[in-house]
Amino acid sequence: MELSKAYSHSEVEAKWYRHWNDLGAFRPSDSSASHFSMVIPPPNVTGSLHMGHALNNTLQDTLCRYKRMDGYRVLWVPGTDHAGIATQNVVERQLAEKGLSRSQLGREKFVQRVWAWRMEAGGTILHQLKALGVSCDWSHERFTMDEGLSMAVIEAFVRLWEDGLLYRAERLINWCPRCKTALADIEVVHEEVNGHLWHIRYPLVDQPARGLVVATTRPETMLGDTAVAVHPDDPRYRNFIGKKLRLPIVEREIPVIADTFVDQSFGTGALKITPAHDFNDFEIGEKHGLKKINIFDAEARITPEAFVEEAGQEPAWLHRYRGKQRYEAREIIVEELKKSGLLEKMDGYRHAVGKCYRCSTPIEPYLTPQWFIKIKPLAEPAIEAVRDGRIKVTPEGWSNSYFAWMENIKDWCISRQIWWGHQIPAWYCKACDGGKLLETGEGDYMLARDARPIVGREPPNRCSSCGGNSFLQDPDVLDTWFSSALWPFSTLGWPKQTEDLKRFYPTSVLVTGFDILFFWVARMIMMGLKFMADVPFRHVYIHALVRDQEGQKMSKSKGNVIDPLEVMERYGTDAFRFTLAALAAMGRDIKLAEERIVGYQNFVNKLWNAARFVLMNLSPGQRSEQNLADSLRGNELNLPDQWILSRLATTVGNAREAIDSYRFNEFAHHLYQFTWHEFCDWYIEMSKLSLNGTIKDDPLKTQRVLATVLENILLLLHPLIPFVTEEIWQVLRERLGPGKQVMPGGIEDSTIMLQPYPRPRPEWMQPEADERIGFLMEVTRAIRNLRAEMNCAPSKEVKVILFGGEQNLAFLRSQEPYLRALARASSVDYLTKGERPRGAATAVVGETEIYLPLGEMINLEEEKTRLSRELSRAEEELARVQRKLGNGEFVAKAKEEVVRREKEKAEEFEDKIRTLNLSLGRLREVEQAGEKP
RNA sequence: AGGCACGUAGCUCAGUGGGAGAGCGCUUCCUUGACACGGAAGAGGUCGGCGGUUCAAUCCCGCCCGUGCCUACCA
Repeated sequence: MELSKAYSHSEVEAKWYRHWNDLGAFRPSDSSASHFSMVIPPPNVTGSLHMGHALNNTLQDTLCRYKRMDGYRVLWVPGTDHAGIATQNVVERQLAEKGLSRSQLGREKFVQRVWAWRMEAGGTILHQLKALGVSCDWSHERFTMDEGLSMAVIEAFVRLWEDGLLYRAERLINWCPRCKTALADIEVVHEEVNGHLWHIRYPLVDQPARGLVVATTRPETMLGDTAVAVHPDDPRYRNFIGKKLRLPIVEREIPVIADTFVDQSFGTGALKITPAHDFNDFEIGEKHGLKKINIFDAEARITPEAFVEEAGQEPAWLHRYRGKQRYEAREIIVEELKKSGLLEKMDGYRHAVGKCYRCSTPIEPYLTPQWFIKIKPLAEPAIEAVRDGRIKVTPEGWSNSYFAWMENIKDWCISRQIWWGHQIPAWYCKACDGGKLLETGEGDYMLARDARPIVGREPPNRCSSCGGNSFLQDPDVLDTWFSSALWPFSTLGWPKQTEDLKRFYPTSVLVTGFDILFFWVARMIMMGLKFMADVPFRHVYIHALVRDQEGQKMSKSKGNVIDPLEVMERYGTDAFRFTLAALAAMGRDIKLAEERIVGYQNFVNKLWNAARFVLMNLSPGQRSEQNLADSLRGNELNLPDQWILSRLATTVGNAREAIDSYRFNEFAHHLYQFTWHEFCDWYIEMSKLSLNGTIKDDPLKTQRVLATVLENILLLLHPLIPFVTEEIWQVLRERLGPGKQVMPGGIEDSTIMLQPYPRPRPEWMQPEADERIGFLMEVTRAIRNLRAEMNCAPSKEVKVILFGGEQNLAFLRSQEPYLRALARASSVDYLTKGERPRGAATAVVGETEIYLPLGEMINLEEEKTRLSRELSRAEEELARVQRKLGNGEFVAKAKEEVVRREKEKAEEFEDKIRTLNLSLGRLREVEQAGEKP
């Protein structure tokens, strides 16, 4: 098989993904080796692949592939969650297009409809993940609404109930009037908006001419006001405490109460209290025994019930408000207050408004019976698990956010008034509680707060109080995050004690973004400890968010979204994955610009071409490692061979260290650097001399070194760029012949995926070779530099004259063919003493002086300028070093090694200055003599 | 309001208590038998500002300015 001149990803990726899948390479091996397991953060079943998923899964896949190659028994569980509200919204929108609503369909038919949608369209994102190359075990794919996982949800719910950690209560909760459901506190996103602060006068009942002025951002809620609070120490209002006010419009008499919660300096210092529609007011109301008047229905429209109940009949003013949306009602109220002269003023005011995280509708605090988890008893052990290191969070800084949140955690509202999800396993006796049923909309109902739930794994047979046998299931479903919290063990079979569960729980690591630290990570830890009595994962690696190149969060509305699928199509999945990993520095967001991807596409191509070079120079039948071992024994390796193997050994160590500590960017960087700037730039160039017979060397040995290093590069890079490495490896393997079969008849030898990951080879480390080649490279660069400065065409060969110490010169002489080839020198002279050439371009490397007698090509003025610049640089450096060395305290207190280095530096710079001065002197002589150099 | 990050080359970002780095971009030169998705060389930085600790600070500490994020009940 021949490789084409440029790498073409489009022909390669699908082929190898299928190959891996067909081989069963994604499944855990049968070995008894150590286990490594991960669960995927389940993407939303309605979702499609975005940059966040791409990053998240690239990192996970890199880890999995690395661990698998490194001999672990790897399980990576894929799947999706049912995304209750989001999915229900999607299907409701589809129904709406046909003019249908879910209440028209009824609960059962609607849920069937959602299942149909899920079967048809719900798996998109998993297919997209395959394009990314993820090596999940698809035979383990799970969905939070699967039978097994649903059983886990019921089991968890019932156990929490039995342990007294669940309760049902009427509380003020966050209500989305569009989704018509309760939300948990963290499902509310706070957004700054430009609003107003209205100042409204509430007259005293006794003296209507006097009154209190309250300040509010939500005048419409005044319909539900049951008090006005002032600070007990506020001298302005002390006399009002205990007096009655007449609430405008409603005419309700409400008391002025004293509470230290009130901030005297804010607004007017008088706070209207609406216990049924504001969280603070609710608490104050509880404290002072105030009535809670609910003025809204489930869609946040003004509803008459409370007013009718209060007045015994519908009050006259109500018709103007009845059925009006909150913001319409606000306008009417403001208008009405203006007319009656009670609106004192209206200021512009910027404040935060809570919105639904699914649909951005402003949240309404709403008084309804809901299910809550008593969270403190669960949070405490979960805090402890992170504090005592049973769970390690990387980067560590996130553990502070975790502690802060967990320590102030509030009970978790887990009931949702939607239909798509796990219906709560609680029933109510129709005989006892049938009268407590409240219709809340077509097909929707709610049970009053004092209804008595019977919780169980199965519907009850008989009511324990009345003996009745007719029951009604609680209509609510559970928060999707409730089932997600069980994911690390429900996917492994819990509550059944399966083999998977025994083997793979706790999972090794969880890789996720910080945005779901509270939604998910914290809750998994709590549930894992509760039900499995062990942490759900040993490590949490938290990665950044992907933003656009301006650092903005990508969003459809901003139009700055980069579609990962398009990127993969255009630049190749490998280039894309490499880019994400290379940018994934810890604790920093990723600003993704397409140029970066192009850069790494070039890297993939560079690797491809390096492979082409190795392959086109490879005689068949070499099994690289084995024969290389022979070469090493035979001491046949020349200096560049030793050097590249030494660098390889170092790189293996660096790469492993980086990935073992989740430093993906360093992992990528080390491999990039070694592949391109050591292997390609230097070793391949040097190897050409052996291959083409310029130097006397065994070309077969050089081929083996080339093949060995290439194979190692492929293995090292495979976790990051799986496709191109497989493509090359397959050709290489075909050329080299079969390697050692790990298992006779096993699949290991038919994919790079299952090759052992390179291990550090201390015996390949050659510090001396590193140093020597380093010196050779420096001299080479110096000569190239001179040539470029002198505008000496690369095609033109030049003579090189070296002055220096005997040892260095002897070494350079021994490597002369390389020097000549790399620096394009026609000849090299080695002199330890004597007259330096006049009018030659000069450079200094350590104690070695380099002269290029370029004759006519040298522009005296330019060369003088250049040398002067070099000289002044060297002088500045020397001055700085001498200042240090002249400082007695530095010499006395700094580490010995540091002082020694500074002294060496001083000598080097002195040498350099001396040489440069001599060169400049010679140039001036030439100039004065008017000689042609 | 509190908390946490961040501010380093034109851009995007690594990094470190003792000689400032990468990728891209830019300039000059080069189609040399792996690669022009390439090669060689180069220019470019008071490491946000001001103080402090230290023999030594881009790095540690404090304050300030700027940016971003998270959390929060100031109507």
